Amino acid sequence: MSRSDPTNLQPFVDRLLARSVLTPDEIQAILALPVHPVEVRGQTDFVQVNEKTSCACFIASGMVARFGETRDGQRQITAFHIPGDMVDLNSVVRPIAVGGLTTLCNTTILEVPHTAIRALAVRYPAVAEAFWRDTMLDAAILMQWVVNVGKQRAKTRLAHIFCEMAIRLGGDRQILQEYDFPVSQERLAEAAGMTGVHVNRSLKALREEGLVTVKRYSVKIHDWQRLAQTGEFEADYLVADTGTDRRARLLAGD
Amino acid sequence: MSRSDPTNLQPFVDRLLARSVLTPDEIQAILALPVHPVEVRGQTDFVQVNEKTSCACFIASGMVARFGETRDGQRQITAFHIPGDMVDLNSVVRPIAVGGLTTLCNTTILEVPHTAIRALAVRYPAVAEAFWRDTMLDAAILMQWVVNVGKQRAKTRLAHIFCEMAIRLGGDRQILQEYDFPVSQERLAEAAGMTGVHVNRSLKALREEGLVTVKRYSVKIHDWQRLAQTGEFEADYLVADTGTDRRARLLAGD
DNA sequence: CGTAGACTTGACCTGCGTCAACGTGTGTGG
DNA sequence: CCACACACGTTGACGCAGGTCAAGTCTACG
Repeated sequence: MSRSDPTNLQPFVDRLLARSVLTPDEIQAILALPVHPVEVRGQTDFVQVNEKTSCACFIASGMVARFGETRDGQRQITAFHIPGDMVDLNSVVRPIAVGGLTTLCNTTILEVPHTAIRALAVRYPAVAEAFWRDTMLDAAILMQWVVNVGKQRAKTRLAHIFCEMAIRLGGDRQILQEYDFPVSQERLAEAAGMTGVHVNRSLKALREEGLVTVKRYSVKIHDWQRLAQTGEFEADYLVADTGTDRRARLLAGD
Repeated sequence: MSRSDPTNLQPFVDRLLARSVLTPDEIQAILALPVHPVEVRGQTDFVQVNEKTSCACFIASGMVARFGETRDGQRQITAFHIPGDMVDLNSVVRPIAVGGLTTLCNTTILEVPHTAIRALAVRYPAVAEAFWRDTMLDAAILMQWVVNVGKQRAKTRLAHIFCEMAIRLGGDRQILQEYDFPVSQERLAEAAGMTGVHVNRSLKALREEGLVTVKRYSVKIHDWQRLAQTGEFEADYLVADTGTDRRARLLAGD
């Protein structure tokens, strides 16, 4: 039951507490959710597009990508999910997967049945609110992703992704200057909406400009300021809701 | 209090009922929400990026776009909102606007205070769930938007947008072959992630191929089949949750 | 030590951007 | 009701970011 126990939901609670206020009772109830641990090898699609799901997936370790597909099978990654994320929490109210899910490396997932989550949300409105808010953060990240893919140049797109992950992996507070990122250039291309070849060239440019070095399993940021500048990265959308007043509880009526 | 009364929320209730089950009590409570009608002229930004909001905006008539901005002021539209939409419902749990909102034509908005919506969500968990589900549909549309902008060609992107709006304006059931769409080519470009000039050429091509005719204030679809084909449009993500089992109530615990 | 995947690089191509000119429709004021 | 203006739509010429194709090279792992 310690925090390092890979089969408990404490990291999820920590995540929620960063943006929502929960009572000890509520926290205990979340930690008491039934979980079913599953080990998934890397590069495995474990949820298909339009599949009906019956549980949410908590990432205990590893990394996961959500993606959509074009008719000819090309993929567009729409989100990266990291340890502590409850992927598919949205599926609780909308059980048809809006995109596929695939592992980027060996990943430990804790499956949590929708039924249990629903029961919890009914009993504790503040928990329901915390869940809803959590899915809204994902939506905010997604909106930024659209802007990034729709209106930016190649280097900017990539830089933005590295900045986003540096903040998220750092727990929204510290900015990690170096982190594991088990994503091939091909996958980066699927995320940034470009081709593998051009990702390669753009990474080379970013490296030669002294901004960031990307290897297959790691990102090392050399100059955060200029990287954020190049990526037109504003952290607001990720961290803007940590203020006290924004964690107001539904129960308080304000 | 009739359905055509432009200051009541009946269309919003209709929208919710398409995907959620609500009791007469719950419906009455929603209809009893306090609203403050506001007339907004076209081409007006009425919510700024990162602005803190204190109410959600129901669109009684008109049309609205959500957008993000790059540093040099270019805009990327991330969603179109139509009459019946509760724009910014997400802001109830996350009051920092994730994008700006601008009117595409003269629009009547009913402002609904967050406080009232929160109070309702606490009192009726099923209403909270319906709200949450509604925001998740927006998120699903947004995910599709990323795929469209990230991985498709110009004609495909535009065709996809016209298909999406045909379904949404038709109430998710009928497919409108002709509808009002008060969007300039410049705006379409901001939505599709391209330039106005190229939108113009692509629209010309779509017209010459007999797929669709787009004028400043209207879209006329000539061949739905081929338009959907060209736009790689699958309506699943918009309508997949109208089945009975997917409208199950939180209260039912399943 | 071999093999399969990922990374790199070069040469060339093209969809779309950019710039610029001109046509057209619509709303306003005289 | 007309005239003007301004915003929007249309079209052509040209450039470039990024795509495509293809040939290596590196590296992890059995």
